[in-house]
Amino acid sequence: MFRKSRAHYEKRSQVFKALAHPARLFMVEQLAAGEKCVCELTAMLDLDTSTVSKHLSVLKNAGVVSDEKRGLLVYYSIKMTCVLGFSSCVQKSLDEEAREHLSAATA
Amino acid sequence: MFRKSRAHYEKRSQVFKALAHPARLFMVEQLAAGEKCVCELTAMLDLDTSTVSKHLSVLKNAGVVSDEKRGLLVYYSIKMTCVLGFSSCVQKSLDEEAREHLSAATA
DNA sequence: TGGCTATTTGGCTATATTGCCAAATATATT
DNA sequence: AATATATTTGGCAATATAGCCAAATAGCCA
Repeated sequence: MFRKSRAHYEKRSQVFKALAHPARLFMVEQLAAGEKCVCELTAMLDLDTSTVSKHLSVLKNAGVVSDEKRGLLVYYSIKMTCVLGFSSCVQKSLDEEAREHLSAATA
Repeated sequence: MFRKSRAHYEKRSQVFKALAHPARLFMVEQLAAGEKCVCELTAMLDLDTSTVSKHLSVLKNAGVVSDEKRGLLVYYSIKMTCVLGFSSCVQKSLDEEAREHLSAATA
């Protein structure tokens, strides 16, 4: 049942793996507002440029973002636009859970 | 900018990390059809029971599923229902990308 | 209680990921 | 061509993850 379609799940899980890091999630949300170069993202992230570059290539390989070189700069932008909804959905669920814990504690 | 809200991103990325494994993604999709016990999921997955149990606890800690013990069995079910939409969105994007590659090759 | 079944936990090894530094590459400018 | 800047790549050490087995735990039934 799982064996047969494993490759399918493998590929889809790639996308989640790409989002499964705080810095990458942050970058995706920043890119939601529009394309940014590596240097801009690096400035926001307090990480080495090489680290940021590698994170971006993970997102790119998963198909989440795309890149375009213009002059010296490489601009990244969201390609898989539907992932933008994920984070808010997750946030909503986490908030809900937090509220439940709170009311359970107060009760 | 990122430093301040790092904890937030950390928590949200937990959820994606939970989905970032083929077996766990598979389980989530199976649970979409209704609750299942560990033994049912194990039967589908060709993995050791202990491995399946650990995968489920990852999903549970991330808030994606919840569990309920009834007699000897522990039934897991989807808690963060909105994640069910993720997979289809991702699939659609991947299909689109595949189509593009195909037409690019044919052109 | 003792035995049976389902699940979880501990512990181990193999593998993957993260982040830095240094070096390579690419493009623009002088 | 030489220099400067932006980005990527290679390589390393530290840490995290995945899988199995064995052992512990929990609930049922005789």
